Amino acid sequence: MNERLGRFHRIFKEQTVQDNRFYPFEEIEHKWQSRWAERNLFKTANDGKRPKYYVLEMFPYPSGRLHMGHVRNYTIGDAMARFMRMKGFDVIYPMGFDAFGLPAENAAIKAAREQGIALDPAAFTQRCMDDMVAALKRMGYSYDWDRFLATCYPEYYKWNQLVFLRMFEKGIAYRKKAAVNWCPDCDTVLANEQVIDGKCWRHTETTVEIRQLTQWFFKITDYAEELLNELDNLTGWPEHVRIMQRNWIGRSDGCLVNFELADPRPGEDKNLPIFTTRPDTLYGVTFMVIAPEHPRAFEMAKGTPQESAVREFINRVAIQDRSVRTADDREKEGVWLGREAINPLTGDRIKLFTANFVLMEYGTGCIMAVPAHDQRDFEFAKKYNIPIKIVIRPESEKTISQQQKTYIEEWLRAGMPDDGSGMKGAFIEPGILHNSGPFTGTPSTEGIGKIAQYVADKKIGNKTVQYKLRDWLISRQRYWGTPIPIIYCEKCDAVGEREENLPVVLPTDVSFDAKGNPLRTSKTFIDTRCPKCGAPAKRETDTMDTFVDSSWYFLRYCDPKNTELPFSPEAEQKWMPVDQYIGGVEHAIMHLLYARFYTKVLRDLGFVKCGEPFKNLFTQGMVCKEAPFCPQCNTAIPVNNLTDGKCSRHCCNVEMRSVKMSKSLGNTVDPSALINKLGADSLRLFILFASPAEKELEWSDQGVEGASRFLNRIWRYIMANKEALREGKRLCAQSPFNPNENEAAKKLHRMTHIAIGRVTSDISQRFHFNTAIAACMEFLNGITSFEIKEDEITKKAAFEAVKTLLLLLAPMAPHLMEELMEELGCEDSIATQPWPEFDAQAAAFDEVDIVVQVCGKIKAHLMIPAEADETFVRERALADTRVQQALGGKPIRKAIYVPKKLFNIVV
RNA sequence: GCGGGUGUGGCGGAAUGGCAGACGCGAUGGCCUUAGGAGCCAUUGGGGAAACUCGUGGGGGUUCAAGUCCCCCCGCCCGCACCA
Repeated sequence: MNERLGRFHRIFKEQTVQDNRFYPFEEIEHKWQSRWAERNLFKTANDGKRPKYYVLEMFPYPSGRLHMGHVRNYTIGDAMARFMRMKGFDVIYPMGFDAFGLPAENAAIKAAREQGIALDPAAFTQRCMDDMVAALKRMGYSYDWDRFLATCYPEYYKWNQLVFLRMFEKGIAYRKKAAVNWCPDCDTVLANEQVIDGKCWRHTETTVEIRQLTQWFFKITDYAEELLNELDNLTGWPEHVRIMQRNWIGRSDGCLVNFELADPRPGEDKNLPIFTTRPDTLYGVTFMVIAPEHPRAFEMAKGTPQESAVREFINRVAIQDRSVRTADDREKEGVWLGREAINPLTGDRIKLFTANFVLMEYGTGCIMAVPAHDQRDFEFAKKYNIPIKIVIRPESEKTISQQQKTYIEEWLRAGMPDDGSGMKGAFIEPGILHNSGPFTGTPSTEGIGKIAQYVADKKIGNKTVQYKLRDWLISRQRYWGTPIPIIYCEKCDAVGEREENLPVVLPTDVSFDAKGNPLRTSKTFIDTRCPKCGAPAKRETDTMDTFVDSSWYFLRYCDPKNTELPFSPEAEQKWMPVDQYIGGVEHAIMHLLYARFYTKVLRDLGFVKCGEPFKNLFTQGMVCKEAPFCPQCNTAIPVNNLTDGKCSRHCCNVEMRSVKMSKSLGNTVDPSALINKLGADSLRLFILFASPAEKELEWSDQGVEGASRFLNRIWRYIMANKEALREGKRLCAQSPFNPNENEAAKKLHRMTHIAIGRVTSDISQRFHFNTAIAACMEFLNGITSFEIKEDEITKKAAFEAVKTLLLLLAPMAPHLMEELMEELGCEDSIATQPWPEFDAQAAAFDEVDIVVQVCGKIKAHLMIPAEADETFVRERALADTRVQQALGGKPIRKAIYVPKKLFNIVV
């Protein structure tokens, strides 16, 4: 009985679902995706008559599955591309894959080690790409698939190699010895992102070492100044991204000063150059510090009683992982080298230390230390009993900040003794120079320039600029990347491969079973001949960082099939720069900085004209969903780390918090399941509606259903009124629609233009699809409450409104809008139709609602003709009984009239 | 520590200095139904019977008028972090 009832319900439900709830999205979406493909509708138009517009999304790594973050990114881009096409631009909107990288190689290693089978990263990657392309197509994105590229194809990475060779010739690509992360178990270098808490990602017990290795670098520091300066012109970029880049480049103006080693040994270099931004404190230098990994640190200590202490210290500290060494609670420690130096301005002898807080990579790897006026130096001096020497005194108590005061209160009370006694911290603020030879009495802010000049005049230093930015290490001891086209010859050293021999193709005869770089196991790859002298030689087995691949793919899209050049100058000049780049803020520094750098290099090599690749940048927010959050771990935790609903580690209660969707937390939602359930249009619409595009998006299953309901309401309305609407279309074709013939039609016409105005400005000025969709929802409510009668005028009005609604929603929910447009009897694809023109007059109200306030409190609403003047409004307002009551006969002191909005009476 | 962002109903979020809470979700009541996880209608910030009143993280200020502008403080999020 129950079973029969259940079956009955099911059958019935299916029917009603079809009739009532869901429009046939599957059928419709499939139909239009096929049509777009058949007609190659989104092939980049290039008649040259219309302005170009380049929409680009950050291309994905082919993981094989599309996740919600992709969907959000690409839905924003697609809506923009479709909108701009309708606005009359020649839109170029390409897609491809950032296809080199570790996961494919790791899959091959895993297959080889665990199952003993061979897995080809190329085939593996290709399968993943095929799956993702299918998923992208199911979302209905309007890419020009003819421009598809994948960075792992030799026809793409060939150009990485060509550009590398040209950079090599100009010295922009070079080799140097550098400190890198090294895993002794893997027998290879690791990328920074592969080091987790100082351990290897593959061997969680293995501490990563720092090793000195010879690696390939790109000389991005040569471009530091330009990369910094041009940021000011990138007004189409979010301010916070520009700030991040500025900080990353980290320009600081200062001066190089040469200190000299006291009692130099025969043949020993006595120069000890330092960099400082505070030449005004030079008279206060009481010691110096050299970085432990500085090659001279141990050299100088040799033969002194300190030698063994220094050796012990360097061995311990120089090997430490950077994350350990620079942890925020890291105490400063160091050791005297047993040597002294001379302060060039005072002639004082000062001790020379090595210490963990001085970095080899910045400045000269050696510093002057002024404990009185630098907090770090102060801490170190206190710990090791080094003298403090005051050379700046505060101008007056008033000029000292509250924070600074807490450190130096006692010192001030003691009358500012020169040895800094009483100081709890350094005095780092501006003041008056003290004990500074001829500069005593000068304001320290002026002293900076004056002493720098003095030092320069005495030829012991000069003004310079330092950057935090370091050269880009591009070597990777990995298989799945672009081979670096270099050949090592015993006689000729590192020689570039001949350009006509490019690409240097990745060999397939490699073993993923062995340790180290699989490329080294190839029997065909390594041995070759020197391009210069013809002697037997060996190929470089390092591959390029995959950020190289993604530093110019937007240029290749302009001319993706070119076999002679990476891209033709004509194509580059036609399409570049990218007008709208869209992606996640996680790429704010690395990718965006590298791409800017690479573009400038290509310009200097004569490949491109443009110097900045991305005119406008939009960073979309993350997609978030609730996950258990442990207050003690202070982080979200995966569901399977819960025991009886409590955090397994702390046994404490968890709260639910919205955090970024991630596979590891298990709070993801699979887009393809949603496409199956509600269709791509519903998913697209929800993701655009749920929040402004730049902000975080809180996932809501009910929200998607809401979006789906809205689309269904449009569909049902049009299906129910199809004949009348088609009739309206015919009538409009016969004679123009004049909304003024009928009050209701005029109202609907006004709503139509209000919607056009709102949607257009929301999309084009602010990327606020959420409010654009809200406007469409309101518009639909207006349409459904409009009564279509048997007369011509209401049918025309309804048709105009409905057609406009479809056009406005076409960028966001394209499949259904296409279908419904066809149902109305329109033959052209909606994607090629012009965006509706906004008519401000039609959108204007004849009568407006004026709020009447007495002392800022609302007392009445008045419907007033829009063109009414203040006198008229005042008269009507004062005639209102509630207003009179509120005034209570008191004299009017003032009245403010905001046309068409408000009238405020002050008594 | 430094830099940036952010804080508005039960929830996501709207508001060129001018009616706070558009639009949606959820909830409540009703209609339609053999049925409802469909659809339609209505209500939905708090307090109050009502007139009214209180409400945009907290405290001051400017203004006829402040979520919005200025000053101080607090919470959360994201970068960077011994950069000499």
